[in-house]
Amino acid sequence: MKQKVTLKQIAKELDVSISTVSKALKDSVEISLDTRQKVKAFAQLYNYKPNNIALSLKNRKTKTIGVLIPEIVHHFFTTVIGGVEKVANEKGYNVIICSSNNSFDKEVINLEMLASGSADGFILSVAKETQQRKDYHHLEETMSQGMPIVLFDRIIDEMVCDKVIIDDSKGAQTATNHLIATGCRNIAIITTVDYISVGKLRTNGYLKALRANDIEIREDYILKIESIEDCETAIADFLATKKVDAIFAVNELFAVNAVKVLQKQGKKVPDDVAIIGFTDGILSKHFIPSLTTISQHGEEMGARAAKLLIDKLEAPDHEPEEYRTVIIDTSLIERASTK
Amino acid sequence: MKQKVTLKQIAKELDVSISTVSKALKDSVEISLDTRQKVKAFAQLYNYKPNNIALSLKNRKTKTIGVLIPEIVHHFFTTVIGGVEKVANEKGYNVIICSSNNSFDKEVINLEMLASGSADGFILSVAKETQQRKDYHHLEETMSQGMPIVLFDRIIDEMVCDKVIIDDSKGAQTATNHLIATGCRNIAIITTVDYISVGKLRTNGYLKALRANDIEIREDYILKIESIEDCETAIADFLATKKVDAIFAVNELFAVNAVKVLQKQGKKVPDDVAIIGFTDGILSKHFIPSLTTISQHGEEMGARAAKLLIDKLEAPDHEPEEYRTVIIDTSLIERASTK
DNA sequence: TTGTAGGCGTTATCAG
DNA sequence: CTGATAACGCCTACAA
Repeated sequence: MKQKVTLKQIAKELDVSISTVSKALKDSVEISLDTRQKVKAFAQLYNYKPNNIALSLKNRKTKTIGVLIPEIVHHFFTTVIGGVEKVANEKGYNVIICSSNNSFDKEVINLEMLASGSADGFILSVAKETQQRKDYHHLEETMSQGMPIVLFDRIIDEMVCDKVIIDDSKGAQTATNHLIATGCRNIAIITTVDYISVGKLRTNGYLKALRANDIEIREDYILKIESIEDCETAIADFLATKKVDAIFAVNELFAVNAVKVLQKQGKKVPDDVAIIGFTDGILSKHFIPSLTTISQHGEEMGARAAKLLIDKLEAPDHEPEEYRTVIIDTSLIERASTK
Repeated sequence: MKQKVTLKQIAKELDVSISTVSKALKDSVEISLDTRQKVKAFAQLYNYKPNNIALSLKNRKTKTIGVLIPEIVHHFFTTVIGGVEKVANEKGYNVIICSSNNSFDKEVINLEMLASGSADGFILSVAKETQQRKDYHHLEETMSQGMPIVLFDRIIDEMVCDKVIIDDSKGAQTATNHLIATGCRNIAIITTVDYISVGKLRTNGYLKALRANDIEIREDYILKIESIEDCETAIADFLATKKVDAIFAVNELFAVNAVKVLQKQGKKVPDDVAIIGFTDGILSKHFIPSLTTISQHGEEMGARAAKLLIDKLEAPDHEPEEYRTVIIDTSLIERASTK
């Protein structure tokens, strides 16, 4: 099996020096046309490709962006990646993706691995476990070693760095207001436990909207779900006794399961109970009834995050540090699950 | 902003040689306990991490596996990645994911980028465009440069390399047989155009099952869909005139859209028309009715692919080349869309 | 016990 | 026009 061809080998074969080969391949005017052509032909023949590793070592940069997400099996994150890739590729960067699987340890390991040579900077959404433990030493460390990090979606308030988020609270208000505008008054929320930053913010938005509309806040209309696995039974229990006319679910799965439970109860969506979700994924789009949702514009988030990161990477060293937080607008996508 | 600490810097600070530092950090008995402790304390303090780039260059291997998939926004592929990551991490490998977005050019670029230093070998499912163009030079090239490739799912018959597939044809037969066993006789298939290898194989399986059961094959019961975008209208047109009692859809989206169209026609699933899909994704699971499908066991595919690759990577150089094709069993997941 | 030197593949600088 | 040399960060055989 052939091995990768190096400058050295080409040089030996052609009986010239390594630097001659290097220059010839770069079309340097220093080298005679004759040699240039000879070298290039030979390189082509042997399919020479410069070794990126060596280049990275030499240039002390890799021209690649590391993306670290909690779950790869998650439509929202994959759309974000799409946005990142688009911008990155335009600017000549490659994108490497790693998933933490919501595990703190894996997040640390992956970050350290990428940080020790594979990427120049990071776009990251923190793992559930990390939000719980509030241990951010790995992030601080990589930043203190000169590698910028852009946090997105599941961010950390205490960290000083670039951030791209949506206004979760506002999005939740939009959702809730939409329900109110279509005549609902008994609006329940199915949300996550509070340590998930986005869940908490969305809950707050819901509360704010109710208050602004002088609708009584009922604690028993708030369901906080810990684990995705048993969410259907949790929702079934929750809805068994309530007579709500609308539900705001902070993610797709909760919304879908709510529909399921309601249908089992013989209730019609949206006529008996309207439902609105958050995150515009495949489920919402293809479900029957298709779900009204708040879109997070994942692709745009990714694109903005990539821009922020590349700006930082390409900023002159002496530039004063300055961190931005970009807030992406959410939008309401009306479909069949609300009136 | 601090920079990354190198052996050199530590050596200078401590006024010893670089190799002393290197050895001390490895707890080499060559170095006095005293020096060792001093060095290690210092390294810890400055959070020294060996530079992977330098290590890769030196060892001529990166200990990372490159995974290249057609679409990251695709549940099946993400489950495969899960399997790869599991095995890889166990064996001390890291995983880098790139998506080709079904574009031939992006596949080439990404592969070349990873091949020129970032990964030791690849697990890959080819892009749609690549299957169409039948241009595999990039794959042949990386293999000829000594980097093994394991193909999975959308493979290339002509390529000589390790492969992990499911028996698409057999899976399709299982699906079709299930429909037949539950009393259906007028079974349509919604499939892809033929250049998608897995689509073609599944179509073949469907045909085989019908033949084996002496059921007439009707060309007008076969719908080949080119693009996902307009599949709903295509399916609607297709179903408008037919009176089938079952549909086998070669992927989730086709299955879901078939249900949608049927419901609009006022038909009941599974009572009027039974539906079975392929690929066990979130949609199938959460849809109402939940969809009976053929599971591809993505995680197992990923795990097996990773094993094959690592075996090859760690095989002694002189070992004779030998390529395996692993066929993963599919299984029928019965849910509510069939009788 | 510690240090020196060479090399992994590349490029830039400088000398011939 | 061409080539030698040093450097990027690390490791290791060998020398001191």
